[in-house]
Amino acid sequence: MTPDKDITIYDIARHLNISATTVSRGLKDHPAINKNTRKKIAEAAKALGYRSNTFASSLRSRKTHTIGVIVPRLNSYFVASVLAGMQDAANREGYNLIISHSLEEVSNEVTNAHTMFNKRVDGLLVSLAYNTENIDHLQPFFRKGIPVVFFDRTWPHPDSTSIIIDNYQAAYNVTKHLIDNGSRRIMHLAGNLLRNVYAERVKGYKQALKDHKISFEEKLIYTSKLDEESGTRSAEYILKMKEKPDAVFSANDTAAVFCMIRLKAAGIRIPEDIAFAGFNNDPISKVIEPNLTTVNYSGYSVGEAAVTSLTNDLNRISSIKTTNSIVLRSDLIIRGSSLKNKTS
Amino acid sequence: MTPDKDITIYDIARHLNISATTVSRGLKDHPAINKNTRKKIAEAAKALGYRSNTFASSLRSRKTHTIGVIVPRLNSYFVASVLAGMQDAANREGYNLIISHSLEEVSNEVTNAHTMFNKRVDGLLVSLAYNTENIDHLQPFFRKGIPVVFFDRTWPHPDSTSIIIDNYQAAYNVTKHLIDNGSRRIMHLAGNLLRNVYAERVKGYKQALKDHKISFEEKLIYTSKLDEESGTRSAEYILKMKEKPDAVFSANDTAAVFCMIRLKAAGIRIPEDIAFAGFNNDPISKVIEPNLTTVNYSGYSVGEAAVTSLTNDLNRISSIKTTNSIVLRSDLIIRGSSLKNKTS
DNA sequence: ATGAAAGCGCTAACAC
DNA sequence: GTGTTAGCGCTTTCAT
Repeated sequence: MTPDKDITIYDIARHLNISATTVSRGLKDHPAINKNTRKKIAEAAKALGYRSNTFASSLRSRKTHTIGVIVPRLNSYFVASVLAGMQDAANREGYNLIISHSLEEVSNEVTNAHTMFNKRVDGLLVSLAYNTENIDHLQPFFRKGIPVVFFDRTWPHPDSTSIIIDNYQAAYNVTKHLIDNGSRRIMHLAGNLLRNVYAERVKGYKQALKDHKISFEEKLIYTSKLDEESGTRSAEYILKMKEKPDAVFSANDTAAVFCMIRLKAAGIRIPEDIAFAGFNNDPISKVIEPNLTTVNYSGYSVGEAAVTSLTNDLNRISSIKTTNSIVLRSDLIIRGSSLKNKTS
Repeated sequence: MTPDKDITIYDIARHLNISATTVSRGLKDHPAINKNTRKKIAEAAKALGYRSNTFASSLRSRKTHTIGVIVPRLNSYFVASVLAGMQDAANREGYNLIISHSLEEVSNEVTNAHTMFNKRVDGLLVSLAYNTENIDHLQPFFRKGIPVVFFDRTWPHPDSTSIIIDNYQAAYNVTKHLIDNGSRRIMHLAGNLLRNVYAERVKGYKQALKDHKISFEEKLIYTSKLDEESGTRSAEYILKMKEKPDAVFSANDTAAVFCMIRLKAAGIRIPEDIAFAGFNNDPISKVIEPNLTTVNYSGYSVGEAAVTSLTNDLNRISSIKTTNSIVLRSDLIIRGSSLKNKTS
């Protein structure tokens, strides 16, 4: 005996001898419904095994209760943490997530944005691809007043909020830490400077040098995609240098770790010859020897903040147009890779 | 000048002086539509900026084109790869994904399953939580004929297909490899034996021992959640043993790596004193020293296979009721952690 | 506090 | 090959 037919509000209405309208209202705590009727409706709904039909509801109310998410890649620990935070927050707020990835390639990002638009998401959460140079593909959203929130890899826009950490300050702190531990010739593994996160990290790095009267050298910046291969290549770049750096500050942990592996294979001692620091507190930073000094910040919190900031806007609790950015906490985690003076 | 009003098939119909039905059919390549009309419809749709309203469509056709996914955790490299594969395949097939995670806890899995059911997903993809003991919470799907496909952490069910690798054979190969490289007293770090993946790995391990006339010892099995902390604790268990193992085969890389780290800190040499092998080919396996011997299999392919197997069922191309399981390829990757004889 | 009626945009059934 | 009609289940006026 399978209860094949789906229960609708009409079934409940008939069952209770009231109108469908009242059922609809009772089900969503409409103020003008008698407490008693509401209770009866809830009971009947449960007894009959009612499930609301979101399509009918979306069709009528013109709300999809769906949030689109575009991330640069799925297979990174940081992004996974962000998605976990988003998922939980979205669930709490009664929203669905549609997740897509650009594979760090702007052309995919454009396609994804179109898809999201056609799926009529109520709002969009975006972290930009490595090579995105403008946000024309997001214009349809802005034009239609669909809220967009950037996280991590952001783009300034008056109608949009960004969820970030203070990358400048964090990078400053890392660099200062390396200097304080005896390094003077500090290399920086940078990402694409179009991306705020990498640009800010370079700025913090430069400012720290300046504040410690160390002159900046262009050849101490190695720009790459910061993936495994780039890490290895950066090491080979270093090995070829006449005047080698005495420290490396990498804009992410992956590049730092694979740079370290290659350098260690070449007989370089870490941190004695070259100290190291990374960014992100990826699990690999606790596995590499020596353990990698890095910047920790919670992807989970970033994800939560992005969703709540969006849903607050949708629910008219607060507008993303008035909030420029939400800055989350980050911490320098000091580990063996940066401690030249082992007695400290 | 914002084109505020949404374009519907009626607008196209009026524009072309044909009926909405024809437009509807033309838009989805219905066989009985003149090639010419179809072309005109497509052009008009584009010119007017038409986007189909999926809710109206879902409401009418009773299909959501949405697939529910329940994974044990989001923040693992393997799962991230699976999701990437699912995302791409789903996109190709014109389906959306709703992703949720159980955090390895059956109670969350139950809630997630309910949510998915209420969202009326067309199908469900599940990898079970660590402690799931039955699949009662999936009964509503089976009862309603909504296809369910298990991947990785599966459960036998006549109406469902499983996407797996041959865990038994892979574990057998790992164990044999360790034996071939001179180990006789091989410890196994196991997961919950309720989960097929871990049960099969134990079986393969035992069979390999048997085939090499090594008697199995209960105390050489250490069962845990296989997370970082468990890895560390397993090392402490080993350090307390009177007769220590000369090899460890861990059912995942995380436990293997953190076990290695702890043992190394205690002065144990790897692989000389204790050889190591893991499972999954997680990025950390290439970072730990010595690099970890492990079993590689493509999460991306698992994800793709799960989605296509589901959509093939939905599109009546092939039924998941007739396919019991799809077994994907896996490979033993031999690295330094298992090579006692360095000359090899 | 509750109800009647209309319609969101689409598709299926049935004509022609 | 194309059109007519009806209705999916819900929410939203506008009454009462």
